[in-house]
Amino acid sequence: MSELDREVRPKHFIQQIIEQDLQDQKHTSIRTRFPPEPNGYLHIGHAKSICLNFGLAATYHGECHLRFDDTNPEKEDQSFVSSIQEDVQWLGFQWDGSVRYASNYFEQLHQYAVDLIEKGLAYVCFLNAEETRAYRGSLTETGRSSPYRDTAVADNLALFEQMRQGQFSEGHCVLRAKIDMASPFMCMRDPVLYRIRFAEHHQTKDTWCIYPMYDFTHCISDAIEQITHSLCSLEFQDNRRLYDWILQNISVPATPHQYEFSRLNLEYTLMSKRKLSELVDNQWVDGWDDPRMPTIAGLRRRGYTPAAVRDFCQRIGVTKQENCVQMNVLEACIRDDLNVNSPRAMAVLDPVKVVIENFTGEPESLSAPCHPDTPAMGQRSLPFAKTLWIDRADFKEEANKKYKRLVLGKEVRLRNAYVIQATRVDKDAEGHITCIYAQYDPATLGCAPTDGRKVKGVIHWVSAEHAQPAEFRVYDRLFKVSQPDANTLAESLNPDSLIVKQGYAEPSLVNAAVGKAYQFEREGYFCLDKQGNSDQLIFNRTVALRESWTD
RNA sequence: AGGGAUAUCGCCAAGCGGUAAGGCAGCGGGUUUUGAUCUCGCCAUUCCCAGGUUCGAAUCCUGGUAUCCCUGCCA
Repeated sequence: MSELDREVRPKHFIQQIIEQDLQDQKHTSIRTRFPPEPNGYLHIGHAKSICLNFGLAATYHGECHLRFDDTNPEKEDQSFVSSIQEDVQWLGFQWDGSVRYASNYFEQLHQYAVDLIEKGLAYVCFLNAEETRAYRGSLTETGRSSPYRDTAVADNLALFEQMRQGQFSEGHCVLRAKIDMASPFMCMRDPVLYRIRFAEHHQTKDTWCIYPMYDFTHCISDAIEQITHSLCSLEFQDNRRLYDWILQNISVPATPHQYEFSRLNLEYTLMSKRKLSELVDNQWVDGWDDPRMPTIAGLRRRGYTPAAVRDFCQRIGVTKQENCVQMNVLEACIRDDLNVNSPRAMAVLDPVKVVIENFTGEPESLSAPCHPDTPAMGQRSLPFAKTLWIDRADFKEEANKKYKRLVLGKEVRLRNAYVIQATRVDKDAEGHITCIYAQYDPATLGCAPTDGRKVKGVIHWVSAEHAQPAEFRVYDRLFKVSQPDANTLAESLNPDSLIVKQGYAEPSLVNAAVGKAYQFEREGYFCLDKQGNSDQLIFNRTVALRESWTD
């Protein structure tokens, strides 16, 4: 882990609980787990949970398991179990022991269900889904007992075995816990423990036709793995009563405890797998790893580093408060990382030609530092010649004195090169500038003009004959509104979330590796996209530089 | 009288009875061959509201208010 991970923050409530437990000798060491369901790609909200669980294990010298909560075969897939493992490792974490699956415990889970039946605490219920809902009552009315609630233990045992043997059709019956139909916690009104699904499971194939529900599976899996602190999000607060009830009524080797924290919300994006897949399915984005997506894969392709994502998770904290974090926090994290770690280069995204009329003879090879503050990062060579590209926004025929770039008749510094003065321009029929003519001062390489002239502006450039044509993908927020409404996603999409520009990159960039970050000076941080090739470089803008001027 | 949670700066977030940390954003000054970085300074007499206890309350008590979650054979 890098420097960024070491920043000290006050201890959050879960760390306080753990330290108390350790001090009270409730545990001699801790064990956490990250329990994704393999039904989608991981996003930055998961990163918060991953950093929390693995981070806790690391700071208290405990362990953290990776366990797939794979109890719903119809929605899950092996491809997701693979991508999830990649993403966790990319973030810089390694689970203890082998990858676990709740499905590893199906046999034990089944036995615990039998135990519950034998204790008279579970029964096979033949009410259908609608009837079950009606019998459950409402938030303000108690529920009614299922007519199957008092079936004899021996009958329930036989019926449950028939369920397992595939003798009932899907939906014909379920196994339910016998708890309390009048409980103010809806999840305690005889919750379903097992349902029938003739679906092939990505791990257990066709071994089972009954699958355990989350509430039954999760607590028992935690107990089997001897998890000490089982962390989940706020919406499971009520479910904690069921978590505890199940563990109290069976004989398991440990009693884990569940603690809830608030999930991450980020402005101008979404954090729900369902809504994210809607974006993908409707092709509103390029796929799960579209650089505009808040998925780990999207952030990675965008140019975010694991250290920056970890830093972000550190900065946002862990509490039980509902929250919506501003994008600028995430951006500050990646800028902090890339500012010190990325080499500098020059690229012109919106090119206009400049001809240095008094530059004669062969092109020169200039040398420029890869990082202004870190000489150890070395130098790169920069060809300088008579014809250059600069950015259109860096030239004006006239401007007020706040404008610190090239103005007709005035001087500007070409970054890492000479001072030039604009003398005249060519325009096309519509009046657009097609070429800027300039004079350069050969005595200004690496030093200020000797006569004391002050040149306040500095602009970037590339040599036209040496530069590499390149495509630049400039990204912005995915949605126009800070908290998009799930029902009107299409209307709130930002039409300018991707702007493609064709320009030129300095020649050293032909050797850029996919994903490696560069700072294109005065433009922002960019990395090469996987879609390009040596003929067509494609760069994704990770984030712009902070810009703090007003014209 | 359903239940479970949460309310501290624009956004995160410390604070745990001794007189409001920090980060991001913002605003001013300095340095600068990136309008970046770096650097210096400013940025809650007040903690959802109202009472109460106390020498002393964001922290304790009482009563309100607001917001989120819970009636899948999803997780």
